[in-house]
Amino acid sequence: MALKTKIRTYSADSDLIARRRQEIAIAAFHALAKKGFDRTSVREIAKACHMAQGTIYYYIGSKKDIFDLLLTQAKAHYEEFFEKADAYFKTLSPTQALKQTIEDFYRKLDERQDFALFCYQEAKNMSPSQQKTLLDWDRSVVDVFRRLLTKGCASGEFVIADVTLVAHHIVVDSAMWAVRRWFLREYYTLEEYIRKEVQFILAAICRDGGISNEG
Amino acid sequence: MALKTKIRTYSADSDLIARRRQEIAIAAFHALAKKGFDRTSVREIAKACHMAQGTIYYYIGSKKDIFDLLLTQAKAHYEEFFEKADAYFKTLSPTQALKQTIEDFYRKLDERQDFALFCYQEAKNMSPSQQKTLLDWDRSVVDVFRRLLTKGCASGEFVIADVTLVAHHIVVDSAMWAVRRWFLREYYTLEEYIRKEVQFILAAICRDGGISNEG
Amino acid sequence: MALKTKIRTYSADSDLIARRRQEIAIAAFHALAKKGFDRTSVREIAKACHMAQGTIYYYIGSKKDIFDLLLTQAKAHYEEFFEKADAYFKTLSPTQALKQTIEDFYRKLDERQDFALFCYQEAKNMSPSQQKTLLDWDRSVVDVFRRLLTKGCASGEFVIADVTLVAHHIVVDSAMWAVRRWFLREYYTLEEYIRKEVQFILAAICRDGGISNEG
Amino acid sequence: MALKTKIRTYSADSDLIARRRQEIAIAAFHALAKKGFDRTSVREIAKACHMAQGTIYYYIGSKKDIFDLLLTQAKAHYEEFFEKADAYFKTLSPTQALKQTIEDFYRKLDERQDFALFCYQEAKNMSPSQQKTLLDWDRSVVDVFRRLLTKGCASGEFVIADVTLVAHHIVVDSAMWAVRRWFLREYYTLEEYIRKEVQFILAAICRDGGISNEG
DNA sequence: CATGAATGAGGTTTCATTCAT
DNA sequence: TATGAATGAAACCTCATTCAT
Repeated sequence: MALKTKIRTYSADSDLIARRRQEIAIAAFHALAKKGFDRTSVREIAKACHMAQGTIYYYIGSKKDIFDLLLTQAKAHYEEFFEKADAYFKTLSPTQALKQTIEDFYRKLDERQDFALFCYQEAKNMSPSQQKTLLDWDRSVVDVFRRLLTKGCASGEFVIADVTLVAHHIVVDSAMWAVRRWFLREYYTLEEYIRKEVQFILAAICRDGGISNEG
Repeated sequence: MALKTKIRTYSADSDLIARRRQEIAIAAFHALAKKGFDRTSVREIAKACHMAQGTIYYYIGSKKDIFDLLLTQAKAHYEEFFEKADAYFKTLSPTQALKQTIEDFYRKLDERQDFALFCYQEAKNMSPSQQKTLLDWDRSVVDVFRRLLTKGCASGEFVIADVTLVAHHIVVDSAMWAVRRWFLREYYTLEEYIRKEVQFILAAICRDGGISNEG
Repeated sequence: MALKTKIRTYSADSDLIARRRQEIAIAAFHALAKKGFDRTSVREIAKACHMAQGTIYYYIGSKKDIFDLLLTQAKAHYEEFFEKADAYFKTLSPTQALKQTIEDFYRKLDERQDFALFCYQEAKNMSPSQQKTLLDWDRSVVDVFRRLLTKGCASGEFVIADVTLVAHHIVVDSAMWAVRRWFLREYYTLEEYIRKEVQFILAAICRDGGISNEG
Repeated sequence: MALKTKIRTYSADSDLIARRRQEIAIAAFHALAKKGFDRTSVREIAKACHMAQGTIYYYIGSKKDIFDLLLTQAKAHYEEFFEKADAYFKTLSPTQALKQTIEDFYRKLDERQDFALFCYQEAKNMSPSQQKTLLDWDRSVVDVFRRLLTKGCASGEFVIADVTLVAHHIVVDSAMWAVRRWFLREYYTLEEYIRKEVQFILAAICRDGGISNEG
């Protein structure tokens, strides 16, 4: 799932480029998250990066390449999640693995909730290849949960009419935490939300309504 | 829930204005949905409205007032839903009312799924008062489901740990139909999706896992 | 030899467009001739046209479309020459026709000598299609002279080893008047230059060295 | 005819500087010829010189000083021509000397035809002192031919109404080989072109129409 | 001597808005 | 009312030049 797009550069020092691009990804997002991509000028982005307007073009070819920097960074952020999810799948019971995986994913997402929101809002403004990157990533996450649910059904722990749909629900509900924070944050902490979400999902898919896993 | 915002206008004939604004709302959205608000010029919007660029300014004070026109129109679209939901609440059993209300809401949303998506993407670009309009509307919808779920819990039909959260889930899952159509449309028709969604929700909240309501 | 390129416009009033473009062609060239295409900003061009920077983009799609306006105008300027050259060819003796055609062409070129020079300098900066327009026009002029020289050879008035080359010489020498004015203008008026040029060419191609045509 | 312009430099080792400047002149022109002076960035020029962007500024004070390097180099290229032309003048008959001098000059120009073209196109972008260098050089060449033609008239071999004008014609026609190569190269080799040019000039200026020199 | 990252002025172009008609 | 030409601010981007290393 590596980003293949080559971004134009004036430098040959790939170490510096990597470092600066990371800096840009962080600082630029800070600026972009506030007003959105189109309403944030390159001048503002550069200022947020403590660079002159021209300097940023040393490391990107055009404004929209910034999307690529952000996506690359995001991918790195979730790498750990995919590894741990795989470990849970192999070592835990489906129910326990599902609980752990949801917890991990929701916490990871919470750490970058602004970015999650940003992607929902800006996907339309991305290039086709950037959109594909996003969709591929999404599919990967859904697949993690689908595999887990399928295993649980096979073992008889879960009873699910449509595994794929439930997997999507789990992912969508994580986005809900970012998209609806205007409401949720008033009433729940992240950990509370996770607990309730796990409860809700298990209630829907466990043979016993998830009762045996409460508490 | 009438729009409080007074849009500047040069016209005195308020009937004509109302009519024209409705026309604009429809045609403008056609143009806006493709590329988003910021990337659609007033020239393009005017052309979609079959108007001269200057003419549109008789009906709006500035480009961002178009959001108001869209929101007004959207509210009108859902008026029927609120009326019928109220009727279901009064005449049907909680389970039946929930099924009917979900069906009605999802269908209504499907008719304006582009607009739902548009709101998710553009909310950040709206004025505070426009955002409030959007949130108020959202709260109203959540409340419809909350009232229903609460009643069902009282009657013993539902067993729900957190009524508000489930209400949000129902609303979010409707948005899922719009936001994830890139995936869902490949596998489901609207009616199939609604059926599975009802099934999923009932499985989570019904004492008997929704079994008595299947089919 | 019509320019086929369609230039983007925001207006539908083709009369106004034609009028404004002609104005732009005249005023823009005034600005462009001084410093060349690349060193004249659109801001300067617009000012020379008594327009705001943005206004000029109502009538052109990009800065380089200005080349097209200039070429169109130049073409119109030489139309009369082609007509008269044709008349000379049909009614006069080759020697007389050649004298008249050279006179007419050199005078026409003199009226637009800045533009001739401009084309020599800017051809490289033009688009391929613009360059083709220029070359096609050049070929047409060469052909006018080639046809005349060929006729003169057939009638025995001229003795020419390579008709095409002489035709090119005649055209190049007209450019010489524009390109070398820093020198020529010091010593010759246009009419003197034309007289001497005719003399020089006739000396090179007439059986009697052009003696019978002197004076 | 040494360059008067003092180019700012940070270096004291004037030998190295001279060497490097020559290298730059060659390599830089390679880059400049393609797109012209204004459309070739210092970055591109430096790359063509296998130098870092900053290094080139040890040898020039600003981008436009590159014109000086090119002019210096070009003058060196033609030095041999001036020497041989002088020898021809002193040892050969005017007609033979003219033939030889034209041949030598056209061949020299052919070797740097891209540069000749470049000068026509970029003269306007040069500084006044650079333009003067160019004009002085041009005048020197014209003078070479003027002296020769004058001698031939005195000896009775040539009959020329205006010696200066014919000298200019000879020079302009050499440029024609560079400027009109899009056409000429299709039909002539350099040597053919030279032969025909000599023939054409002699036909125009020799008492016998150049017949005695053909073959 | 040599490097190349950094700068910011200035280039072209777009676009929301106004206003004479 | 309706029009659409005109405006100029501000957007993205390039590039000659400098300077710390």
